[in-house]
Amino acid sequence: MDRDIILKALAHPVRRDVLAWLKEPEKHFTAQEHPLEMGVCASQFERCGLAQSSVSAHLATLASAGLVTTRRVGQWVFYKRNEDTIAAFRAALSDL
Amino acid sequence: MDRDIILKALAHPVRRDVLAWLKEPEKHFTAQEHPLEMGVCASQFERCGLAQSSVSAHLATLASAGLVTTRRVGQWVFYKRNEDTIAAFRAALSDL
DNA sequence: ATCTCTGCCGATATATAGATCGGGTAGAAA
DNA sequence: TTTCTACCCGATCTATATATCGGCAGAGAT
Repeated sequence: MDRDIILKALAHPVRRDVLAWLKEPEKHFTAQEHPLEMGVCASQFERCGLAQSSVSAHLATLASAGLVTTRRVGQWVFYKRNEDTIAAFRAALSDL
Repeated sequence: MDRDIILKALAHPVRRDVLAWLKEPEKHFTAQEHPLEMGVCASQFERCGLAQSSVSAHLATLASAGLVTTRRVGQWVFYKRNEDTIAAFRAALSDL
């Protein structure tokens, strides 16, 4: 849990949107071939309107900050919020 | 439902094994990343000991005879028994 | 004005399951 | 013996989601 890296990751509206959408996947994403319990497929986030390569970069930023977990299944990568890191980050914020 | 094509398809022990295994997938296949309800992933049938290309050909034979259904999900193809065709074939056998 | 940082994009690279191809072999039929 | 068929295999091709690359643009800082 690196607070600085997390803050950088949160310093972009698209990445904050991604985290928000992941709170209630069924509300924000269209049906995918895989059950939502596997996570949300990376391509779903292209709903933000950015190109695939840009979305991929944002997701990588979130993942390397530990804010989301990833699970690769074949050609897909499924994303979930990482509530543990998020909680730890919130706790660390109290040192501000 | 083409009886002749079905008979040809059944004229090989590996293909009959495949149909038998599909009766009880959970008994004959190792865990796969996808739920069994999606069907059994093609590569699972390599347990018969044949090369991937040979297995692929056998599965294609079964599929084109209508004995199994296929569902492609990304890079995978999932197989299930096609009980409808099998029942129709059994019925047609009474004309022998 | 220039430097740096961040983000954007299109293009290309990567990885992988399955399909197809080319060639070889064994058995049955002629 | 020759021919035909079904089968086998390794090698190559295809398709597709995601990752990475190279270049460009705007915002701040100096």
